[in-house]
Amino acid sequence: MKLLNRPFFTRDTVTVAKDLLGKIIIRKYEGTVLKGMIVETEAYTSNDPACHAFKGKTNRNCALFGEVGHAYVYFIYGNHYCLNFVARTNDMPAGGVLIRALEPINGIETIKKLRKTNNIHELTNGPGKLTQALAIDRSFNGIDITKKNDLYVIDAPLIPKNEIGATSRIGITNGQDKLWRFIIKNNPFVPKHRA
DNA sequence: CACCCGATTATCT
DNA sequence: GATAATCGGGTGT
Repeated sequence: MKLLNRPFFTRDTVTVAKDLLGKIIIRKYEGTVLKGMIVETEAYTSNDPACHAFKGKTNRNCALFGEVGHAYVYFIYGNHYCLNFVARTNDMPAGGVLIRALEPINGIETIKKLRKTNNIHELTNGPGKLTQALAIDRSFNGIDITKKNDLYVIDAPLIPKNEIGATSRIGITNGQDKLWRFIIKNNPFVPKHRA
């Protein structure tokens, strides 16, 4: 198995968001290996008003301006963490891909305990849910995910273009014209609203 | 230092 | 389907 490398993330943010579909996230947690396939993503770039980095670099979003292939984890709505991967071409100052949903593959019993539910479709079908399912918190902000640490991503075949759906992003007020949310069509773990 | 509001989720009807 | 919960970053006094 091959890890996603630095060049993979050194490309157009929107392209990386599409290509991340179908890839496998590995999380080593207290001796067990949790695995999930990425089934839903969103792209955010620094010239996009919906992006945290749009108004410039701050202490909170500095990971988005750092080296590509690192994680950007932030806290929102008082309750939830969201996981992003930094990705952009060299001429862009900042950009990243929000991971919105996974299909659970390994360690499902552990994930059920972390999520406090047995409903398989409720485990990782939202950005705040999947961070809870993988026990990801602020301490993961800025870590390198191209190395075999507690969190990394391994390669998998590209999803064919005709199996990828593009829609407007969710939960934002600016930039709704851009179709930068990507899903794997017909995957039962993609939330069905706005399919 | 106070105030405002968000890339959401759980729960109850 | 609607609504409350809940924390900290960002902005401005």
